[in-house]
Amino acid sequence: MPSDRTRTAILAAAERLYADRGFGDVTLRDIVAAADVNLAAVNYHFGSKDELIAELFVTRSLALNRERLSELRAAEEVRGGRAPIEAVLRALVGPTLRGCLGPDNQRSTAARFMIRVSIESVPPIRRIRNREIDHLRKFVAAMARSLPGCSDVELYWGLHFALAMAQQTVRDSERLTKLSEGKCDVDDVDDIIERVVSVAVMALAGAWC
Amino acid sequence: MPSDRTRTAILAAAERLYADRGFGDVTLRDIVAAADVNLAAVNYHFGSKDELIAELFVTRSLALNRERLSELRAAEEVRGGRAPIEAVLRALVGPTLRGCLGPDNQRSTAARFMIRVSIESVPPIRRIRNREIDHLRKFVAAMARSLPGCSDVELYWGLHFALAMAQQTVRDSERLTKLSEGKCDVDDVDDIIERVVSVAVMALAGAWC
DNA sequence: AATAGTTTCATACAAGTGTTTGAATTGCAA
DNA sequence: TTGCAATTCAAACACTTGTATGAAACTATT
Repeated sequence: MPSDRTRTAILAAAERLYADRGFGDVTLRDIVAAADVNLAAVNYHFGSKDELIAELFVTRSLALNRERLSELRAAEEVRGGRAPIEAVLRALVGPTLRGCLGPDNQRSTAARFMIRVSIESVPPIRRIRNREIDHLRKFVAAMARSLPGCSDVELYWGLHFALAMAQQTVRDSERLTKLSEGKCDVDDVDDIIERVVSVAVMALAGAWC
Repeated sequence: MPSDRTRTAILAAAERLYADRGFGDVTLRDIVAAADVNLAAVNYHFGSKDELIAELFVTRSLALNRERLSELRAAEEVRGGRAPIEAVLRALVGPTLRGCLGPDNQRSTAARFMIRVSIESVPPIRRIRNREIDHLRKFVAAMARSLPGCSDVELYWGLHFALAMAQQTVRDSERLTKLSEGKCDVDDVDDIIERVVSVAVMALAGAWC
């Protein structure tokens, strides 16, 4: 039953356009043109523009969280519930960095869309975004298992800084490239992940955990 | 000659509204209502909405750069051109953090406006923003003076991560507060500055400069 | 083949946007 | 005071936005 061909076409076009150009200057007419469907189709299938955005967001949000958690679980299984802190942080920042950086052809629209969300934070999304906190708490817990002596406050700051470095590297990779005249290779994703993780680990260790 | 009372009222109102609510959902009518002037005044005094935003940005941008550089120069004068790396980084991230965090009454609209700029990056601003690179290069140079043996690439990454942590802390201070249930005090600006600076220093040192 | 339910389509609508206009008002020099 | 330029103002303009409508086309069950 290809009855929802239109639905998926809209979702795909919207995600790509939002990821590329942001929520601010993408209109419904842009989306339906890219999806090659009628203007009224969006309201027919999703109810409203905001509900379309919300559906896009919850779908991708769940997928990202699942990917992070599966990486985390894989790392913890190796040593029976106590992964090295590096592995925990890699599970946290890896999926986003891998999806947003690197050669064009392997960047995922989904990851770029999520970054856009974190940049613009449009009303329909802001209402849902609270669940992110619960998700991050799982990582704080995993970090606590890795570093039993570390105080909560330092764990929070460590996680916060790790996310900050990852996110900002994606957001401002262009500036970093220009500033360094290409000497900082933002396409070497593995190197970036290791940099972010190792700095975050130093932050945690340096705080006398 | 209070002939440009209207001009400055518009600038002040626009800066405050943009800082509070972002470029996306602040209209000219909001601005003129807050400034208590006529709608046509914006176009009369600035030519267009975009030129108003641009003027706001260049003014604040120059002021921020000046503040950073004066802190830097003050730090370098103490030891004749070779400030400790901590002082250089403090001059880089201090002004923004001090202006954006801390008790409400001492947050500057100007700093919050600049953060908004860094978040939303609206077209009229994107065209000007290249000059930022030149400004940051001065800090790379100062960092190189502080750490003569350090390679350029590591300096770029260190500066990038320092800015990332500072900026993201301002952007997402609310999330950090919620996540930590208030245990991370985002009003203690000096503590935050020291955290950011010390992590950045560890990043530079850990890279075997 | 006929019908009922679903989906598509062209079109229109109401609301909001930045900008323009031309007349009214103001401030100041002669 | 008079005259002239600068400024203010209400109103309207042209355009874009998301949404609603009702007829047409399609799909699948009977």
